[in-house]
Amino acid sequence: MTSTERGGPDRPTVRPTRQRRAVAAALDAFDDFRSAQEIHDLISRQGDSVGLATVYRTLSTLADAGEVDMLRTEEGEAIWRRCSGTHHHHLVCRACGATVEVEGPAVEQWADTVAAEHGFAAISHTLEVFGTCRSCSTR
Amino acid sequence: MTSTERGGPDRPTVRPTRQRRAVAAALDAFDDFRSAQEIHDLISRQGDSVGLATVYRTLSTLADAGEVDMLRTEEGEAIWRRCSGTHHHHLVCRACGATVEVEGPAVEQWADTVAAEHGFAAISHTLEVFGTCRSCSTR
DNA sequence: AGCGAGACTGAGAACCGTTGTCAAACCGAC
DNA sequence: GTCGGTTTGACAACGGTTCTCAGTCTCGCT
Repeated sequence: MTSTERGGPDRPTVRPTRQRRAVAAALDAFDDFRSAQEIHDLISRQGDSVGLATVYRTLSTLADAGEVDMLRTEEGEAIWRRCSGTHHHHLVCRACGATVEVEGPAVEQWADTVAAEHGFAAISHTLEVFGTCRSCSTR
Repeated sequence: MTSTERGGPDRPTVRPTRQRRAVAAALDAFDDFRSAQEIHDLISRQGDSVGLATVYRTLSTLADAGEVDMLRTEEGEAIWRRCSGTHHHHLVCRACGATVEVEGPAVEQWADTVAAEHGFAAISHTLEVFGTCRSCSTR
């Protein structure tokens, strides 16, 4: 334990800096998935100035804390968005990026069952559904 | 239509070269997911010599043709393996990479239903399950 | 067998998202 | 105000992937 303590027993201090506030504000400004660079641009357009490395650092921290979801596009790029704390999956529009959080208890159970059948333990899973949302497909 | 035709109406010719055979042979030599670079190394170790760019090109082509599966690690790296032609998902061991193809008709249906409920069309989905396989967790 | 058109390849450069570096700025406690 | 640790930003470095392009190879046609 080498850090100044404040709440729990070994949690390094996390300071509420201008930069972290700017990233948090940016995350509140959209509800689809955005890349780190897009978020960085958004912050700039809002008049703030935050280094790209800091945006990455902050997003990673928030993701570790479970406050944002990170997933990967088909191309391998990381995209992020604020999320609810509970376990869920996403329905993402390919065209406009609109995102709906969905739950799939049946899927969770299926994953556990299938894994157990094959002797796998410590299960985690990724599940994302992509499609074209109503307004994009009628356009 | 600018290409020489042979089978269907606009399919560009695909030639069975030494390099493509080497990649195909390498794919037959393992049944877990490997990165393009690992596959490239494997080919070298087998005595063949194929450029890395060619490995990437061939894997992409095979993936488009549905003959190999490509998925992304948590870090965004593409990994590949030969697959059966039918739609399926994977149960992958985090430790040793051992992979089991699994089917989840209930999941497919769940995805379709959820998507329809939210007005999404042209659905596709990704679902992978990660865990620790029996031999790795007892070790 | 020989030829021509076009597909294919490899070496290396380019690309691009992401992470590491490190000195300077900052925050909070005293 | 002062001090120590945290945070930051400019920039370099990194790693996987794609692009480039001149040289090579295949194949269909004679």
